[in-house]
Amino acid sequence: MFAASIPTPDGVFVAWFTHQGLARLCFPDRRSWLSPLVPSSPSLEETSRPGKSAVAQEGEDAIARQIEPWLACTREVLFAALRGQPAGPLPPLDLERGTEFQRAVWRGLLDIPCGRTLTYAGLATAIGRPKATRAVGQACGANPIPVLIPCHRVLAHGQRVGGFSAGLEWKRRLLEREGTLPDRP
DNA sequence: AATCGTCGTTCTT
DNA sequence: AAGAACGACGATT
Repeated sequence: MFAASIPTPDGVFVAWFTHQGLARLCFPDRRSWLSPLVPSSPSLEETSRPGKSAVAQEGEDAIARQIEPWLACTREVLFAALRGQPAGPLPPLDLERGTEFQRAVWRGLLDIPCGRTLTYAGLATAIGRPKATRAVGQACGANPIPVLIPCHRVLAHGQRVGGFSAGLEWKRRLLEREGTLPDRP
């Protein structure tokens, strides 16, 4: 896994890449998410231990080179998303870690366009599991790439905002910038 | 405000 | 391996 810090007007995000693609995006100032190192520069840094063989080093350099365009792409879409603007094409995503059900939910999230919202029940129906609304909420909470996989666009029934793993402040902020924050709670 | 239905995941035996 | 517990929910009482 390679970590890259991405400074933004909202703080320094950290993106984690595997050979498959972007695997995880961390909000700023969540110390527990920044393990084990907190890159200070916007460059790529790898996370494995220092005592590695030359071939291993070479392999990691190769991965780092491969990742560079993905990182550039990630920066772009993240900046757009933070302005509440529709994001362009995403970098390749590595969702290997998810369950089949979770991946279905995350794919469903990717279909919610900027400026639109869906209800947990609506998303459950959209993925063909109309009774699994609560499980859908769980899967949203497990979203490894928030903001880009827009779990913030899922609201509870009846103008209620619902929850957000990274804190409701973030959810409200993102929704407000997209002009979809419910006004009368 | 309290309870119940529902269901995937995680935590316990 | 099996069962209980636990949610970013929703509907009912």
